[in-house]
Amino acid sequence: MRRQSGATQRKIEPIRRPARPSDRIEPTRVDKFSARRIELAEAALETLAELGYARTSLREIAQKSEFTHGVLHYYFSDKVDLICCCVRHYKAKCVTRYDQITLAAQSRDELLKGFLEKLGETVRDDARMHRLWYDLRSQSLFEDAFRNDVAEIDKSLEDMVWRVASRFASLGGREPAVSRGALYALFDGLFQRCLLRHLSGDRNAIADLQDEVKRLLPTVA
Amino acid sequence: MRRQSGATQRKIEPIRRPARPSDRIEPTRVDKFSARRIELAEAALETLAELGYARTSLREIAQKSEFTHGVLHYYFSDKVDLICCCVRHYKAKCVTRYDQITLAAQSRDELLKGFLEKLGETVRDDARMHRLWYDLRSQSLFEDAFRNDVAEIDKSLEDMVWRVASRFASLGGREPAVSRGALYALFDGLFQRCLLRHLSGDRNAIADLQDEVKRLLPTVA
DNA sequence: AGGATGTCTTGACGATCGTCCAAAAACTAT
DNA sequence: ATAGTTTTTGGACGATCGTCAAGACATCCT
Repeated sequence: MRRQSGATQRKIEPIRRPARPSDRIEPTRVDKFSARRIELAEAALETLAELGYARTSLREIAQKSEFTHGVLHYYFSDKVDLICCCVRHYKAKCVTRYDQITLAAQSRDELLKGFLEKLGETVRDDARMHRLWYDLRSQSLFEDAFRNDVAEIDKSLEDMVWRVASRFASLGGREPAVSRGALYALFDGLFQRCLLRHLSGDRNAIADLQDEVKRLLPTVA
Repeated sequence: MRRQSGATQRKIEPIRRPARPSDRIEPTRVDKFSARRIELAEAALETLAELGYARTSLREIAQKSEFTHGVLHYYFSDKVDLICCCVRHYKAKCVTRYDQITLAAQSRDELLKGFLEKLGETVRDDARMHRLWYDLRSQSLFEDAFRNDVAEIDKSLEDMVWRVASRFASLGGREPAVSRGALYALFDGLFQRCLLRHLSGDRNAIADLQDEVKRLLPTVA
């Protein structure tokens, strides 16, 4: 049995990358490995965003990448491992979306304007990826393998909304009038609704969301 | 070809029941047919609520019913037709959940108390069915065959929330302070979050939701 | 009773799924 | 160039999917 190679040993450990025994000897090796993992995860995200979790197969994912389907089991222990990696990778790209605007804004009006603009842009350009988020979050209601990662992202998104709102409040010398949870629930609900309308072809969806937020934000922060 | 039977003709028309050529001749026939459709749809809902859309197969649905898998194609043209029937049937059972309380309550406190109680009961007892709703709503972001029915249910739920809130407001001689859409978004977001926590085993999820609603409702209505 | 019609079972079909493995290819180090 | 390791390929596997059709069973009419 010669399949006991180094890569196979790595593959056995799907959850967390094992602590490198010595950082100095082979930094490129493990980096290369996890770099390809991320590369494949991104291809997977693309496919998931297009087809949804229920209709996405490993072969379809591989077809969207520049590899064949066999390689997925070289880098991931199974499908759940792959999807989890996707979810974690997705997170990093999303949660800082409004930070630049939040930090740069010098007035309530400026922050509101920038936020609304980015909000609309987000729905317009990344609708497919966002529907995937809602899909995966729903999956986590059934598959507990996703729950931790999903809950973590949800928390990050809550923080993201809170940063915007509390900054908006402080620019008016105030503090937010509702809890973090309620604030996130409100914006998430509005966003989700807008997304559904937008994907259904409703051309007023984005503008309506912006109007709603414009009206709401000053009352809660 | 003798497969041109009456039932087969019915099966061809999956979307809407064809107008009966004469209401008097065979009222029991079509009722029986659609009664079984509903019976099967309910078995399907049970399976969907347990496994989620992605993992539910027709054979599994049939196994949960008292029939075999073949019968599903006798009553439904295909899987999408079945799921759509499920979604529509699900709707009817949900949207009147708080109406009795809303109508019976004679004071803000009484309404609040009854609403909170029913809310907790809903999460506690029907968590599986509710996660299915979020699952199917997410599916509608990908599969446009579900969009109309999902949007319709969403609207009904919005109305349901609005009835509670506006009744609560009027009992205080006021009117709701926010729009229907925002109100629904808020409650739906809170509910969804509570559901995820509850299914993850968080024993404070329901109480936290109730606290949040208790704090929030008087500020919005 | 017997034939027609409606309902249900059963088994089969092609397709596709996740997974696995042996071998080819690419890469490294000597 | 050679040997050893890592990476990738592509086909095979068993299972399961949605769909379909032939026939068995049930029900009803005259």
